[in-house]
Amino acid sequence: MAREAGVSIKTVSRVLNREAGVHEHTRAQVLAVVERLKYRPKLSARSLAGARSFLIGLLYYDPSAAFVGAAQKGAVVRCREAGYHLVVESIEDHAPDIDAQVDRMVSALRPDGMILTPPLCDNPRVLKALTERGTPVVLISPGEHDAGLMTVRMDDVGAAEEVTRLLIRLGHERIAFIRGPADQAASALRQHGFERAMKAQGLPIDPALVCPGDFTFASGARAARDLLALRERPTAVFASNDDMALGVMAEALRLGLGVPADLSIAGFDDSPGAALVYPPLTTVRQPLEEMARLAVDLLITPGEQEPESADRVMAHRLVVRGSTATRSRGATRAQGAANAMPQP
Amino acid sequence: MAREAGVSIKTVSRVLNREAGVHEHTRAQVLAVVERLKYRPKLSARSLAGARSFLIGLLYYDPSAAFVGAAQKGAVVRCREAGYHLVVESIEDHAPDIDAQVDRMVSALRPDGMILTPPLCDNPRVLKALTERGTPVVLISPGEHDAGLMTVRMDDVGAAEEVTRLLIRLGHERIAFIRGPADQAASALRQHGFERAMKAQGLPIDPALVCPGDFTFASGARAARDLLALRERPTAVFASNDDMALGVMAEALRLGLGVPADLSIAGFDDSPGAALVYPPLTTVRQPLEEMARLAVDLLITPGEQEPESADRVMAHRLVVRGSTATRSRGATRAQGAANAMPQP
DNA sequence: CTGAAAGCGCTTACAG
DNA sequence: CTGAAAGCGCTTACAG
Repeated sequence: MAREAGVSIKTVSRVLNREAGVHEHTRAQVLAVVERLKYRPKLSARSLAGARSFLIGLLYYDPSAAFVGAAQKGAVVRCREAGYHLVVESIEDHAPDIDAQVDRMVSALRPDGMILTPPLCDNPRVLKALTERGTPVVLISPGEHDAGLMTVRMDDVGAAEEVTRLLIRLGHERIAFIRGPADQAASALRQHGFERAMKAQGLPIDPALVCPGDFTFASGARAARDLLALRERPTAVFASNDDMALGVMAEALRLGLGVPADLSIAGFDDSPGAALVYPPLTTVRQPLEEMARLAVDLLITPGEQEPESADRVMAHRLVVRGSTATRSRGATRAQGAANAMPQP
Repeated sequence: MAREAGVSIKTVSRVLNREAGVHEHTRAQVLAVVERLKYRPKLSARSLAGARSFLIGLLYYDPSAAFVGAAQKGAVVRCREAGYHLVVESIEDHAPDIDAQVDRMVSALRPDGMILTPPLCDNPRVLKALTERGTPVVLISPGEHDAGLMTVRMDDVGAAEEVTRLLIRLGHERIAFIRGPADQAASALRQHGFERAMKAQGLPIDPALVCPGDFTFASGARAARDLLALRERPTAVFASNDDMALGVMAEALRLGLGVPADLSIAGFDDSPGAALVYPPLTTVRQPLEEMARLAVDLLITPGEQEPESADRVMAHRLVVRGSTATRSRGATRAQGAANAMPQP
């Protein structure tokens, strides 16, 4: 106890919790002793006695690893600053007892709030389990921002439009689009942005150039295989996430096509790999770190004066790199290139 | 309280903690009520009263993101299974007050153990701060396994030898090696493995072919720029991690060289990006998930009968992919290729 | 501005 | 095999 060393009793608590109404002299004295004794209040005791646990949970479903990594980075830093700790939990999106799993976790841990990443933020059972226990929740990039839940997201539609407009500006007209999985909210939003930009520029949307995908490298490669086998090939591909874009690139290079000479490729996310391939990938930088940072803020906001709901939209950024270029003359008709030798 | 519903009092505690000496009948009854009331003991109360916090900390320094991601995956899963929770904390390896930061974190959280990843596991100040507080620690792939600390690692030397032998077997003789940063233990180990394999096969180690690097993409690209400008170029490059290998690949492709036709490239780690590039990267799969899983096990082992020290070596695997191939005839002398057109 | 009491919800010895 | 008591180390009202 810092009490003996100091002079006061649980004024220490007041000082450490930065409560108002402590004499400056006393405060300084207490702080000095705390420093000398390296006294740190125990989280479990504070948590048990008080209303807060100083724990924030980050709930994710693994596959979207790069996405989670970036979000975690932002959340961890903000938690540190605020004297909180970040607890990470992974959970299978399709587990039959997913609500029980969530409930078990939350009721034992009693975090002051939970941050949900896609696709969990669109899972009604997870949401229900959480709200039933009264746990504050922030959804990152959810599909629908309903139920008065707090959400933080970016403008997927607008960003997809920007990517598409970039390709059009580079002279591309036959632009393929690779979709994300149907159960992920971002998929529809990004496709919408693509279509809107195409229509706005008066370009037709060829159904043969809109391929299914599931945000994996393999699905991108598969889509590329189909697209590049078409009689009239696209000159540009907009994959709605980076992993798929990398799949397209790998497949194109494997077939001996030049990127971006014969095919421009754009992705979405600015995942770690995007800058590590050759040519580096044109993509959209999701402000994931900032989003997670804000999510923590919304959860630990001292007063409860914060409206139980909020919908913050963070700024994204188009990152133009080497995988996109102006359409080369007659590229559309250069069917033979697929069989060309990769080396002279 | 499940007490009213059941019949007993804090026998509930015994049942929930799986202590021996409870009548089968009572146990079943308690369990039933627990299930019905969805009763979950509060972590903070258990932690305050008992000796365990059910919290495991994962301490990392960000840059090694892929490494951390894999380790975290394994740790999170094992924690769940065991009813523990994983708290993640990032910390700057070169912060002047790093020990104070660690101390602050640990003394508030009181985790039952901490898992340290490189390079933190080789930071004496971090180690000292932790052991002073009496926090059990497991080091993942540390440089020196001293001080009776528990360690989990792989055979870096052996794995690097395997990679080198693979390249030699493919007919390569002029093999370049790109080192990791000096303060990271794995750097020296991997270089040692490379040199040992070269010597074992009676191949000379040309100092001009051993380049500095710091485990980043940029340093790999830089090394490649130097290597490919040599009069007598290497026909294969062994970069001691994947990020650098990807840098080498990007630079080689940029110069119009064929990979693996003109240059074979191998990495180390099997990071997420390794399989997403074209050609996919030959590398070594670090058993990070299993290592982290075991680290958690060592930390939560119920009895204290576990020796305070342990040094477990996990099996790795050489992953041969498309970036390595047999040396093409006369590749060493094909200096002109760098200026060749990438496309016919 | 500061202190004494009660209590958060469990586990740890200790009795029966 | 099971219970009653004490206490873990803080915070929350409540007095002064």
